[in-house]
Amino acid sequence: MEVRDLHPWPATPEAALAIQDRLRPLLVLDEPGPAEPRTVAGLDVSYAGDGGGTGARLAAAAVVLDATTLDVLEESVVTGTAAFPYVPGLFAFRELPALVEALRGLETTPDLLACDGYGVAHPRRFGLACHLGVLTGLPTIGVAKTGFVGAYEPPGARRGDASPLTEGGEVVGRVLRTQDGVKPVFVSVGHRAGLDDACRAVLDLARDHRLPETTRRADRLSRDALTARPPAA
DNA sequence: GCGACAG
DNA sequence: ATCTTGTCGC
Repeated sequence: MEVRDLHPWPATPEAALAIQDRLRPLLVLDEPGPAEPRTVAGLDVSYAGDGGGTGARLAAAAVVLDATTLDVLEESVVTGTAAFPYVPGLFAFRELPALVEALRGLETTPDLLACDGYGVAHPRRFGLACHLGVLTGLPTIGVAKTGFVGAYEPPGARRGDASPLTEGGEVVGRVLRTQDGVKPVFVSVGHRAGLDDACRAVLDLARDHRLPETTRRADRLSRDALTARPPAA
């Protein structure tokens, strides 16, 4: 699929912040849906060694699933290095170049992109899912495994139970229980998506497990790619 | 000032 | 994210 060229990559947190400020106005947050995506791509990155610095070896994967059957339709994986150190709030700058490369390797243009992390539930309302939405123009959502920003009440114990994730009086996402009795996941919209449809999609994708099948597939693919032959002269 | 802090 | 043993459950 096509992905817009990346802006010059920031070398400092200050430069990264400036880019988020510049791109945020391009976000489209008044669209509902996608109501019935036929294809959904899951994105994830795995690392080797070095935990949080720049230059760590990594593998980024994009896996397209049939949203109804959860069958894998297409896979794309690339290896590379971390483009930025891990800084909460600037997480996207670490993985975006590799993820974009993985997306460009897809023949398919998915109806929805499911990212590992947050969308607007972010200190400056511009998490990874938002950034990827602006770069691709596609509807994106963020699904995170742990909390980051916002307050919430624990959702009910059954699959489908949810409670709002709020910050400063506004709802920035939803804490969603995807299976009975498991820890909930944190869903937030990224670009051109509505929270209700986002949660519907996550619930459909998390039919058999706590995490969406998209995330699980991308995680496995990226991890396997890293385990395989490291270099490739 | 002191924690907390997506992956 | 990744480093790690054993252990409980389907």
